[in-house]
Amino acid sequence: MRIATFNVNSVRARLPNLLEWLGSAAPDVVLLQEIKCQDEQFPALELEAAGYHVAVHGQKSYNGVAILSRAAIEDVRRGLPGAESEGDEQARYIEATIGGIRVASLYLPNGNPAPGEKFDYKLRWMRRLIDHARTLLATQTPFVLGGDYNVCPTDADVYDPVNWQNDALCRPESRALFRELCHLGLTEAFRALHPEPGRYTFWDYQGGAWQRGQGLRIDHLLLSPQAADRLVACDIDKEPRSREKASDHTPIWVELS
DNA sequence: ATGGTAGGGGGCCTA
Repeated sequence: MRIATFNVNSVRARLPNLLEWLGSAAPDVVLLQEIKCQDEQFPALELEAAGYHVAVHGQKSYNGVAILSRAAIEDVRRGLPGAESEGDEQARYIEATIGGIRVASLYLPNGNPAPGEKFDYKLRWMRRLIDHARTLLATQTPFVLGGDYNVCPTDADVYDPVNWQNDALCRPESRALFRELCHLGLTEAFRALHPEPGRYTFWDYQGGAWQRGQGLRIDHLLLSPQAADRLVACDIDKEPRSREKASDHTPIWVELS
């Protein structure tokens, strides 16, 4: 089973590109972020016509996550635990079961500027994610937490680490919580299979970042032990970023046996 | 020091 994650930066603006990529890459499951629309605006008919079931957790204007799957989607959860008590109304998390695997599409807060309220929200959100991952691990079932983490785990994941060291994506606090999440027993699939630095999933629209190769690796797939046992391959698909009307992110995928 | 780009929505905010 091939599971991909793709921050599309508006699913409606990206629909032609997304449909073309689905046709060529043919993933079994796609975790979408930044769909930037409400549930009723999600292009479900077009994606169902392409052969996918859909589960959506949308929001007006900002954020929004979704799951596409060739097989049936069951037991959908929308939002991280603690959303109510935190007063968190941002649509950044959706989780469901597909073929016996629990999959989540997450859009972690950017957190800039740091320090500040937005950075505090990012760190709180990461702690909630860690708590939830602990709960999922206790089930001892295979699961995949994929999405836009808005964290460059190490300097090898940044084109210019010195200039980015105080950015919320690279700050020590962000990296420490990302490590804490991994150290619960999760496998960061790309880095587990690819030691080389300079492999990115995001290139800013500004300043010709794509053409200059100035990227960041911020989209990740974290596997539970039972999923990691089935890890066959993982890679970044750079092709969609080269297109006209591209998202500023490109997909990354894992193949599980 | 500034503005560079893209998207949504509505006359700025987020990234």
